[in-house]
Amino acid sequence: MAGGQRRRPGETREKLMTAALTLVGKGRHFASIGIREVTRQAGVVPTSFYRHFRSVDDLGLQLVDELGLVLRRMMREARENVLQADKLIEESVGIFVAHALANRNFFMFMAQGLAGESRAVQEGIRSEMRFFASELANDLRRLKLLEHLSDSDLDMTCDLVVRTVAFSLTDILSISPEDDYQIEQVRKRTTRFLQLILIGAGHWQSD
Amino acid sequence: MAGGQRRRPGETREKLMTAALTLVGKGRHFASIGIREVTRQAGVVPTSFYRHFRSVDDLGLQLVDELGLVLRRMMREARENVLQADKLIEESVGIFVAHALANRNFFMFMAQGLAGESRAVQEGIRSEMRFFASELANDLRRLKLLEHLSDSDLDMTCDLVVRTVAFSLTDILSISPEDDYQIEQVRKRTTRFLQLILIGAGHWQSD
DNA sequence: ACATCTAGTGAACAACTGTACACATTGAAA
DNA sequence: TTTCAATGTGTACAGTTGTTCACTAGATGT
Repeated sequence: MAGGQRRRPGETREKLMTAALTLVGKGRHFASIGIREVTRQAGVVPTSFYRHFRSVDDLGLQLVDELGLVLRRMMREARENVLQADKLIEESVGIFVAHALANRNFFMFMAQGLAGESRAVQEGIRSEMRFFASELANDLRRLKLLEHLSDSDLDMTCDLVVRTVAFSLTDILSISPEDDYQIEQVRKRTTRFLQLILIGAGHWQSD
Repeated sequence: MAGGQRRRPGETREKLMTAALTLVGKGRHFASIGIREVTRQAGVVPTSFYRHFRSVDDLGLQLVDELGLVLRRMMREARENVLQADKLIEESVGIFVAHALANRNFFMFMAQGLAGESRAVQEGIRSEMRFFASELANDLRRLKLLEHLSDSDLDMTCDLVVRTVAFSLTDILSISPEDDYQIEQVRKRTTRFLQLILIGAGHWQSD
């Protein structure tokens, strides 16, 4: 009974990536996941793995690429829904929290990868964050906000904002997704963090 | 030739913990380290492990306790050297960076543990950070800084400061310890982050 | 129609893993 | 001095791991 029946192209590849994310979502750390474990979770024979990835690290790298897409979707939604400047922070944080809950496994992978084992994955996630920060700087310029800041100071501010939000990720992911109260607490606190930062940016270099 | 010659009590225990940290320092992620690997690195037979720890997670928990000591040492040094308020941020960040470099492996373990596999280790590190933040709040009160802030707002600010510094950790640890230039860059950027935050705190609720 | 390529299968293997057990040595308590 | 708990060692074993190999069903290009 050997031999594979052809399905949709790339189907197994997707199954393997989803399987890895599922394991991460179950609490496993990506660095401790092995090939056999992923294929078992995906319902595929171990050998199949090598048809799509050279190693688990390779799979991780491709997950980072998909993570980039998730982040871009989130960014787009934020831009569509946050038109005027007031309530900007609250709405953005809300969208972020919603996406973090909806793509829990992806964001868990991201949080793990920041201090992960694979240097390449680490750098990939870092790079996504830099991109995110620079897009944020563009948006603020477009909205005519913080106009008194130099480019470099604006970049610094956006970097800090992104880091703060990323750290909140670990808060969100460490609590049960059904615990609405605690989620709400994190949402409020993150909002206050960002407000504090933007107030600081508003007075930066002007005193 | 079986049988153990008694050495200093707790010597093997220390050797095992140091071995785990060494592996982490070499780039391995704590979640992917096994018992045999630790004992091999420590130059000890695998069975010895069980004399001191129930599992690798257990070892992790005890590492968190030691991490607490490292953090307290750092805090004490900061309090001794930072007497007056001006230059407070720069000196504190300097001390932090120095300690991060001197105890690289410990801080790597910390950065990993924040999004690690063991819930207990995660919570332990989080708890250390909370403690650190509350001590920082005490110090600021003692120095008569940010006196216009309510207790809860001061806590929030200190939380944000600690998070920001913790995130800088991943920056420091991702660059080679000999790359003085890049270390200096991180030091400067972290300082600016904290200055921005404290400016924000200074104007919080007052406009 | 035919050859080729892609993506699947199962069996095999050596290396490594966690853990259990019986035993040895020692410092301190009795 | 005898006893004993603590801490070390060596051997053993069953289960898991990553990876190679030979094989095949179906899609694709000519």
